[in-house]
Amino acid sequence: MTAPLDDEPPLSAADAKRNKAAQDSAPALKAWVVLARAYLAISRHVAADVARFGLTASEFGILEALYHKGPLLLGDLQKKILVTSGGVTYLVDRLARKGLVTRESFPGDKRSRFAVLTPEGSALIKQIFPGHAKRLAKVLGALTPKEQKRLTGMLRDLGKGAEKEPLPRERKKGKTGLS
Amino acid sequence: MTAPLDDEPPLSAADAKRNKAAQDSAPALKAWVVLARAYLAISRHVAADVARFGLTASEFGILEALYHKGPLLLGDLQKKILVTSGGVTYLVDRLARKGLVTRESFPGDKRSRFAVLTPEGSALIKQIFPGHAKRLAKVLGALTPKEQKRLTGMLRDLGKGAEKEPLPRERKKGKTGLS
DNA sequence: GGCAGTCATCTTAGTACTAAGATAACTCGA
DNA sequence: TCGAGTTATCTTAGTACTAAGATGACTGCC
Repeated sequence: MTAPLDDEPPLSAADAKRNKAAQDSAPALKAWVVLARAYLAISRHVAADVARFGLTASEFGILEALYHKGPLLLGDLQKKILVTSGGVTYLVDRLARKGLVTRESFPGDKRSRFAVLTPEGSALIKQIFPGHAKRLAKVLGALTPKEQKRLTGMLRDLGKGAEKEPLPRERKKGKTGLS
Repeated sequence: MTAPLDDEPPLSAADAKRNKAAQDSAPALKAWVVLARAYLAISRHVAADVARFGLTASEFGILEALYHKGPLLLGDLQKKILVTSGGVTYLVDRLARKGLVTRESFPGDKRSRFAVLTPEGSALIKQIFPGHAKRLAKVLGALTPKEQKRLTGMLRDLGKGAEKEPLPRERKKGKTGLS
């Protein structure tokens, strides 16, 4: 392995995480660049894959979430796929027009509504999902499953940290940053 | 009915790496989900950051590429930021209208054109870049610089693999997959 | 009970792209 | 040198969203 030059000033590792200004921003910059490239490259495959069934990647994301989690409130769906509230309305409208999901009222709160898979939607996602998963495994095949798991752990931390960090403008007290 | 169906038949673990069809797609699926979430969360910060200067993230990406690499042919720029050819035309048009880049002819080939930073563009990116880098370091602060470097390595492999993999539809012989 | 504040969703208008194809320029073999 | 094929960019039409605000519903304090 012969780890290449990877030197850090030997400062107390205890507060390496909590250092105030993250002096050395070069690793973060590089990480962001390659993260964006990887995302764009993979998302292209995902889009092309689900397009065969007349779906966009976001629509597929909704079906997938409902398939794995069951009915979800629109707000929860929004947090899950990280779009704006208008985006959820738009996407659920489209899926409803295709007959794949419906909206159902939430007994405790008349403002809220569930998104629910119709039988057609359920059948479709069940049909699509296995092939999609296989294709994804192939696209991510440059890493072994073990490496993929390590990657997942790091990305999870990264994503959570980024979601926690307040957005620069208008950072009043909103938690999500989505309007 | 918690814990949805997530089971796989237990098969010989010996050829887990080189199995022809990537049986165990669960790690890839999870990796993709958290990768997408992390990307979206971070890109929101990037977009908000550069929006203060009237730029979109893609526009900033072009300025950044030209800043670090010098003049680039539009096609190379396209590969760098992973948009379609029409997208590059659109983005360079916008930056040109803002006076930040210009197009210059490429002596050896009349079809090709360079994108070049104007003095204004150069001044702007020089002004923006340090603060942007610092902000990015903060947004990615959940990982230490060392972890970020490891992440970069894995994502680089991942992205290259994904870019190499042919897109499902219309996979004639195009290498890039961008039209 | 009533009102101020907040919240979940929807609406409207706008934008940043993409897909598909057009156009002009280049390459190369016969 | 011609023409068939390829390539780099641009054009046109369409779409998947976002931003900002509207609307109706809930909450809690008085």
